[in-house]
Amino acid sequence: MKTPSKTLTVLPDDAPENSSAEQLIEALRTKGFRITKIRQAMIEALVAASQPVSAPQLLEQVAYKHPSVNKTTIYRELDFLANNNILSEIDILDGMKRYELLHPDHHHHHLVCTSCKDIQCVEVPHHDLHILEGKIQQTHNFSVQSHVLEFFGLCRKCS
Amino acid sequence: MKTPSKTLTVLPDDAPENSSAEQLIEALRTKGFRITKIRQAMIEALVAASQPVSAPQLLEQVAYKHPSVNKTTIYRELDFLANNNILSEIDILDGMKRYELLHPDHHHHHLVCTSCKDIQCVEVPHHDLHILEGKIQQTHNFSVQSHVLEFFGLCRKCS
DNA sequence: GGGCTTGTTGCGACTCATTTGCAAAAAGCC
DNA sequence: GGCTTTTTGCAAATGAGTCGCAACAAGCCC
Repeated sequence: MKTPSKTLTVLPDDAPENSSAEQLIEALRTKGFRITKIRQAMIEALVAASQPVSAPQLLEQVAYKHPSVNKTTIYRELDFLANNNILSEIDILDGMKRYELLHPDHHHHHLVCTSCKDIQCVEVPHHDLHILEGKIQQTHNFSVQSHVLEFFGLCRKCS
Repeated sequence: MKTPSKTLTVLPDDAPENSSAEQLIEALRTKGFRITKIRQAMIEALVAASQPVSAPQLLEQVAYKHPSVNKTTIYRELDFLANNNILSEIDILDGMKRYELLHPDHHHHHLVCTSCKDIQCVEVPHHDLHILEGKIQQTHNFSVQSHVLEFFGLCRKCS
């Protein structure tokens, strides 16, 4: 087992969540939003997810406890949570969006296995990307708001 | 007008194509594939495109000269061209894939305007990404095959 | 606890990109 | 020109995501 370098560290699967379901729910309640069973179940499912999940996956997950959930609700709720900076959207080029909790203090990228579709997270030194964004700003008259950086390849099991 | 830096250069819209439609077609013919009117029209449309195009856009473009083209043909052809390393797929997070000619000797990234959806190309020093991929390979037992790096923000006109 | 207000939800129908099976059309080769 | 095999068109289906509207239910006040 290699020791992760300083500039590139693994995010362990069992890392303590810095925003548990309860905390997120409490924050929403404080902002005056209603805490419904579906909303709660969705947040719990997202907190429990070990990797980014798609809307259909989330529907299935929530339907397990609330069989009558409708997909429209899932989409609306995802929208709601994204607008409240609770989750972020990622795209692994397979035709649908995936969502994961947003950790305000750490932005990361993904390693997508093209064979088994498994998604790992990686932290990439943000410094370099910032410098790059600065250059783009200057040379292209383009004000960068965000970026997407994903790596595709084969994971340990598939290679 | 700013002078592009050495490490980050604009790809001018009128850059000479290093693989013209004729060359691509000839290469396919040599490989034993048939050169049909649709195939030819699609390659020409792709060569002429100033930015990545979606399947529906391509359909519209090709239909201009061949009114009876079917969308199925467009999709099948895109698949065919991608399998023959003639084009690459990019995703702008707006619900459909886009395609652009693949230039084997220069890999670039994109600046996507979140307002007008305009797409510019940028060349990013590949050196840094290579180093990064090497580290990932080591620390994550993940063999990187490709990556996606897109910047989202506001273009000159929209900011 | 009962009732009220309004944020949420379910439902059904719809849009739109992309896919599939199959039979007809047309490239390239003899 | 005729034959073989690749391409194509068509029609229908799949699947993600969206919309309008009426019913429902959180949270609040009494």
